[in-house]
Amino acid sequence: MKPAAVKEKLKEAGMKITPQRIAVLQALVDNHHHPSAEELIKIIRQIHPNISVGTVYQILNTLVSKKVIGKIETDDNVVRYDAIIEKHYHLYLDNKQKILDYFDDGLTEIIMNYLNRNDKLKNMNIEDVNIQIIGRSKKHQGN
Amino acid sequence: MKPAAVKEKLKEAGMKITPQRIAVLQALVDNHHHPSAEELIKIIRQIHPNISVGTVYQILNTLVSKKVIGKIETDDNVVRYDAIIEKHYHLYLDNKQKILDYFDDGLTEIIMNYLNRNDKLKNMNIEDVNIQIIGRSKKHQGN
DNA sequence: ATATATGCAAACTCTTTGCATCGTT
DNA sequence: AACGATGCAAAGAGTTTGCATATAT
Repeated sequence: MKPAAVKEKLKEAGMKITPQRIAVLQALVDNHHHPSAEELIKIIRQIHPNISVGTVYQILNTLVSKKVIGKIETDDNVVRYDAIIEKHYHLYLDNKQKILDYFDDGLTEIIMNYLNRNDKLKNMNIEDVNIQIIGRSKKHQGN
Repeated sequence: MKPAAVKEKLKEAGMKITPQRIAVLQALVDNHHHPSAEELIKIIRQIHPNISVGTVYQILNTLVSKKVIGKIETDDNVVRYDAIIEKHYHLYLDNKQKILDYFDDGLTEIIMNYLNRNDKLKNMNIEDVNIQIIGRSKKHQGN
């Protein structure tokens, strides 16, 4: 993604445009592998060797709170980030080594309809559903 | 749950029966609120004031690896534990302050059938699906 | 000019590890 | 008696915080 577009995203979020923020957001947008903060820092330091860990965390938190980016919770207890904020799910492949995006509004609808008809849940308003699909690639299938 | 039953679970898992292990498992089994390690330590220390943090973590890890208990990943980046290992989902209520169990094999089946028919996923073997249902209690509904 | 972001280091939380001691089988 | 579990303290990740300095608007 072009730097100009990255800047535009920051501007839309009402954030001041700084080189660090551009670098963080750019790194995330260009890496579709749902990097952790640590991975992002490595990537960003290739260009901004002096950026500090605290700054990156702070920028990421700000971006999340402004809904410019998303957070994914994985079960290795490390927070990962996601440049895509449209509703989508994640495929955890091959012992969760690979995390792929999975867009499927139809699935959301089916689940929502099902849940909303469920008497067991009539005491709650369902706001959202998250799904993790765990599996294994069919090619080079180990084990 | 009675201590005898707790011991039985440990025995079935092939674990040595120690007072600490009984205490940890008992505390988890009796607290259906998906406690974190820290919360468990507090509970356990009411009876075993001297149990060490490291021991509790180690016992929890052993229990998880022997599939006596389960782990839940939450997005506060704290691991929570679950005495129930049968397949079930979680309802995150009221800003995720409350986590309730939700059993629904029908839902699992619907999703699995749907996913298995999906061409986009034909390159993977789907092994499991996890769902988090996020919502709000209808009573005392704030905001 | 003002408000806000950054850099840095230190602090904090949660979890793991190493090793001597102790308890279960 | 042998093996494995515990206690303790220290180390280790990952993340947050505080404050002086620098930068964007």
